[in-house]
Amino acid sequence: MTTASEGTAKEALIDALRRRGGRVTSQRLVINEILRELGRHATAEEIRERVEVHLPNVSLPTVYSTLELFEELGIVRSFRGGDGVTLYDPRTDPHPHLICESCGVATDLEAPLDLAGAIEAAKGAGFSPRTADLVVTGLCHSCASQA
Amino acid sequence: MTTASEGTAKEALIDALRRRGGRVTSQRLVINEILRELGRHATAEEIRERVEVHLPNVSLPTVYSTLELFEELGIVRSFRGGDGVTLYDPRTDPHPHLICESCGVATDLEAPLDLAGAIEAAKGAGFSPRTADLVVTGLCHSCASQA
DNA sequence: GTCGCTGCAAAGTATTTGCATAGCC
DNA sequence: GGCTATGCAAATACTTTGCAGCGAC
Repeated sequence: MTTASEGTAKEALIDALRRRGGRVTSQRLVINEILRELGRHATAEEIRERVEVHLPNVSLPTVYSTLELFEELGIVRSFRGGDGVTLYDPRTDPHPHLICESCGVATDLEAPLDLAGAIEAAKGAGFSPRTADLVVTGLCHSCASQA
Repeated sequence: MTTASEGTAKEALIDALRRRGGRVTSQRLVINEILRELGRHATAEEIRERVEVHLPNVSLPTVYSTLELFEELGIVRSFRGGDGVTLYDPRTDPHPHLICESCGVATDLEAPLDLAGAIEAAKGAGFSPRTADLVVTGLCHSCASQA
């Protein structure tokens, strides 16, 4: 299945790479495709496993460097999960995350969020903010039930 | 120098340990003292170095397990700094952090912060929140100047 | 005297780096 | 053909774990 949005995302990546003087490689195209297909955050290892299906022998260092590049291009955001593992998110709009202390699972929280005040305060403190993330830590529904 | 607040913090720790059935050891007392003295977040290694002055041969695993215990007791909060290193903070009230992407330094941001909405939204989503943290990522003043 | 805490050593794991090769431009 | 990106392997660094001895209670 190839949706219109996937096609658009692909063109956008190619344009961004060209503008940067970077190369359009199959690894980058597939990793981007996987991220759009997933539509949620994932670990580097998880992404590599899914890439494997479409394109064998993609190394983890390549996945890391590609995701770092995507983050610079602004098409991916990264944050640290509960167990300290880095998660990569195709959603680039700021949204709060819930992190379970027991099972480590991170989920999105759909809630209106006003980070403008904190960003302004940061600027006032001489800091140059790029992004702001809100993380709520606690127990997810299933872990809380088991306790 | 031994202030009244340090004395209070010491008594509070001893009480909390007793209630828990835990033991009052010199390592625990000194680590608590160092944290109150510092008054700001620090890494496990940094804490160990400072503890060394008062009490030699304290191992890093002991520092980690003590800080984990303190977190359970609610007298310390931990969070991940920019480079993925865990920071331990004697301030237990929620307050935003600024993390520099270039030098990795984490600083407190003194700003009024309304996390109640997000916490309520998390509850509404079936999540049991314990704490919420806001992290603003970007460049600190000195790193932004150098760029 | 008992049982938890500590110190030491070693393991575990996510991520980064170096270098030779392959492949995009 | 030049130069970037990739793959492989190894290194790095933080944190956790196992186990024997010490010390609080």
